[in-house]
Amino acid sequence: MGVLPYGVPSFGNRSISIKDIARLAEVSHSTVSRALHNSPLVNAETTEKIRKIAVESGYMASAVARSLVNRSTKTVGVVVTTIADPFIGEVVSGIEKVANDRGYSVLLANSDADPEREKRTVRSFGERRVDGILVTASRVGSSYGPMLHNMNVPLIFINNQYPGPSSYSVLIDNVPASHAAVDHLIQLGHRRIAYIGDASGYQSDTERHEGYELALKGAGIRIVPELVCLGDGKPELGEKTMEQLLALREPPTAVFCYNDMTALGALRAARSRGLQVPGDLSVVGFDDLFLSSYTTPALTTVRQPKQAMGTKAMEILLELLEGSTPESQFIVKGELIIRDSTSSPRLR
Amino acid sequence: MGVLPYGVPSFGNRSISIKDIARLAEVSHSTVSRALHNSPLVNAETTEKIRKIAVESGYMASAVARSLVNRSTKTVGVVVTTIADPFIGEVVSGIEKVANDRGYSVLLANSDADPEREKRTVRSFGERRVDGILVTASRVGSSYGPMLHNMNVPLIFINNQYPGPSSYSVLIDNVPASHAAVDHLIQLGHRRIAYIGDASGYQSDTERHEGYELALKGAGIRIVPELVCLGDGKPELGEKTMEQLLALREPPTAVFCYNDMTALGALRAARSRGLQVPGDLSVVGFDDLFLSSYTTPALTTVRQPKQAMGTKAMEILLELLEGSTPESQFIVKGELIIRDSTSSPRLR
DNA sequence: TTGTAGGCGTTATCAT
DNA sequence: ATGATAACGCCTACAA
Repeated sequence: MGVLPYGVPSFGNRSISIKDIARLAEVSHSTVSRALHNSPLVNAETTEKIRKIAVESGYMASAVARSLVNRSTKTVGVVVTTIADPFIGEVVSGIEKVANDRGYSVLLANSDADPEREKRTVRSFGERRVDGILVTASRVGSSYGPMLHNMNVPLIFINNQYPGPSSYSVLIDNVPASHAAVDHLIQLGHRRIAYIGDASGYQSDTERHEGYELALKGAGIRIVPELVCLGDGKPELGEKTMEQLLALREPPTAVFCYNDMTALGALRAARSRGLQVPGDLSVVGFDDLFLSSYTTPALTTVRQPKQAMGTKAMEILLELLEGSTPESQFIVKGELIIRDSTSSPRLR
Repeated sequence: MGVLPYGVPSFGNRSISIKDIARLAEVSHSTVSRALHNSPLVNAETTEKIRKIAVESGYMASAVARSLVNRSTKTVGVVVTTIADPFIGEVVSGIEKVANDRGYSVLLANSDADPEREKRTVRSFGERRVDGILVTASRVGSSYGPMLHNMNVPLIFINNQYPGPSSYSVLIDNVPASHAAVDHLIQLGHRRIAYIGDASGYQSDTERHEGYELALKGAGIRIVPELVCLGDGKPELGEKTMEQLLALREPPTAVFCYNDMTALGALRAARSRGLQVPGDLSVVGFDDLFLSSYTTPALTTVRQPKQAMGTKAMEILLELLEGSTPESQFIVKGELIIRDSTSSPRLR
């Protein structure tokens, strides 16, 4: 038995195995295996002796060997567009928490919304024999969804449904939540309310847009096409789009944004034009990112329970893995958080 | 051969293996293995036939079986305090990018700065036989570091050194960067400059504090103990601490914060006290989080190349895995980004 | 209570 | 060019 640089006993370059322990304990490796699993079959003293040797030798069971036998890696794969996104970070944090608590590890992969990369990722997850996959990528490409489905691995979508059988998803009630957000503006007295959406083709954009229109219709307000614009969910384009809206002959007095990032841009556009928010322009976002309470003025927005959505998705996956049959959809409620970026329109 | 719900051919509940393909192609499994590896040894037609069957049957090689033989999982473990942190998200994004490009998968685990959880995590990484570990947790507990070291797995620290042999780390030059940040304030004419640090015992806090003191000393400014406070790297305590500073008989005209989150709190404290930033108080942060350019006023701060630090750390790990001997420390430079939260102190 | 033997899905080393 | 055969480290009948 040699000693490696860091002091871990081992044989050659391989880490020590149950066979090594068996040799030291002068028993068979099956006995070692049993003892390490606390099998009642094995003699108490033998168990004791074996465990002692295991600890002293710094033995660590090989999960890969175990996985091969058990046909389960106790690992889940998580696909995100990018982990460098505060929204996704929260969701993944929720996933990781319950995964870890239940003995699962999390394989994380960014797709960067690149289809090729996505496919490589999913294939890699398959080869690594993950027990399940969670997809928080917002966009499920038409070829990507089926591919995932073809892997015979339970699959949970977060904030995106994949139409089809045995498809599971955790969703937010975009329509009513957006409806409520726009209602809030209407009740404040706004009539010219713009919507800056996301052109990337997300289902969530369609739904939020729908909530917006329903609210207007419900209040008998005509929908003005020029007030419905498309951003990309990022501040830069949100800013540019807002500038265009403000340059209209009859600019909106309020804007409902697809998400907080877009709202950030809207806020900046208003400021650089010398407008007061909310006096001259009310702004509502969606997501309630951490930073949204730190903008000036603090942003009125729809809160998504981001962590909870992650934990719920992982819980559904666990049920599936345990053989239960959870509901195929879990819908969480968005909560309108009224802060300082909305008020009645200033009289003019 | 049965057909599973999703259409993937398979035998029973197991996925198909090279042996299955061997049977279908009427060759031995070794030939299949070779063909799938494009071995020149095998007949072109045989290869063709085998590959065809593999594709049609939806065969996916088992990385776990391969890992068992190869003694390498092509997986790296990443330990973070929490992935729901914009700073860490960027770093992990950088890590993941190069890992993925080089065929490695990333196992992610939050420690929540909970020592017990950290230990479980690291143990789990060990059992899963990761090829290397990256630690972006800011705090390396005294027992945690050695434990990591004991695993005979290459280990890279990000923004934390672990004193000891064969320890690798990617660091930012905290001292000079902080020195420059405080110099900036001094050049603007500030004399009473506060520092809000982080009480959690991070090495980075010690170093940034040192940079602060060096800058003051260099300018012949006396260090005033009551102007050196401790936060926890979060906005709430940053705010409270700033309030206390502002309540001093002789409050500071500028504050250098351990990080942007703390600066966020300082900004809020100033605002709620009715002070103008930067007129009444200049504020400097550290990190340059995405949100820092969206605060009002936009924050002057020290930019850390977060993604680059992640990629560099992963690159070092790869070199190690390939048998090279990289430098044990890689130090990146912080860049002072001057925005709108700093100016000369208002005369009074 | 313990040991023997076989298999999980690969790769690799021999033969042939 | 291909096939046996033996690992890799673990689990688990089946025997003893």
